[in-house]
Amino acid sequence: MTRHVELVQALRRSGHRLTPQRESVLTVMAENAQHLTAEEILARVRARYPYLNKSAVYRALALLTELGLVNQTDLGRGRVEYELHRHPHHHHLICRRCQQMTQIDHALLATLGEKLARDFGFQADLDHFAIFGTCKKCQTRASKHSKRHSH
Amino acid sequence: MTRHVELVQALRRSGHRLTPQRESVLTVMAENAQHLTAEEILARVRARYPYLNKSAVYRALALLTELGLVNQTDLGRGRVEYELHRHPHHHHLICRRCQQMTQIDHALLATLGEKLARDFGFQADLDHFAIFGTCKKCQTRASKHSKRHSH
DNA sequence: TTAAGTGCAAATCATTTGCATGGAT
DNA sequence: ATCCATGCAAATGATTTGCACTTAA
Repeated sequence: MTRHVELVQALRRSGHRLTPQRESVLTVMAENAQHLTAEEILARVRARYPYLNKSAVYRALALLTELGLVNQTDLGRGRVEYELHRHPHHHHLICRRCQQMTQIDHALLATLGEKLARDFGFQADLDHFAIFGTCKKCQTRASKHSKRHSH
Repeated sequence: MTRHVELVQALRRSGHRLTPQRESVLTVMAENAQHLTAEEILARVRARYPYLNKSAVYRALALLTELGLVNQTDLGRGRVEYELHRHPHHHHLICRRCQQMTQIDHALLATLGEKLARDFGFQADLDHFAIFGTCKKCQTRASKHSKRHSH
């Protein structure tokens, strides 16, 4: 059973209608492993299926997120990025200086998740985390030229 | 030396001008331990000092953040919240369901920060983290009534 | 004096919403 | 036949920006 069929079934099982718009969103997301913005999803769907509206994209994404089929992440670019829920989870280190993004795997956050569950009974959504900071390269660069401007 | 004076000095040391607008923003932030939105800061300043504009607040906050005096956090409310940089750091567990916020201390994230530094040379900004998920109460609630609506 | 900073109003821009129409079940 | 979902255009709402004026240093 393909990923696409699984997703369609999950949608139906949840009691929601399978519309061509929703299906086209799923299709495009299944074809693209990387994060997509709502605008990108709209554009890619329209390349093949022109009958899709911006609102429908946002409404579909909200539903799919609610059903746990899609993850939303704010990668610091002023708009949310969407991706099909992946197993195993993955996360990102994002350099505030050069914007470089490094993917890291879930093991690094698993311990934290367990601690929060144990100590607080809090079930953290550690599906798709964005951690901001300074990458190795930029740290070196920063120590050479002082970052601060002094007029 | 008060916190306020320290902040003013840090601003001056960085080569920026101390304007009454910037100072009033700092004053209000020093008086409020909790996070404030730009709009809240504006309102509180204006209560005593009416000569402050929205743009000046945003520009001041951008500068103070750049200088490391202020932390910005997106607590999932559709607007950024600002707070003076604190020692030691603290973080938040935010329940997606009931919006309840629990403050947790930095120790819980320290290990993660060290791991990222060791493994990737990445210096994570773990100053003020927001971790979303489901709180203990809401987990219990969720298992009683199914979360999914089935029309 | 003079570059940096501010005020104002308009612009941005992703996302949301009201309402009439359409279509999946 | 229902009533859930869509299209459209307008609204929202936080944040940003252009530009002329002001002021801290």
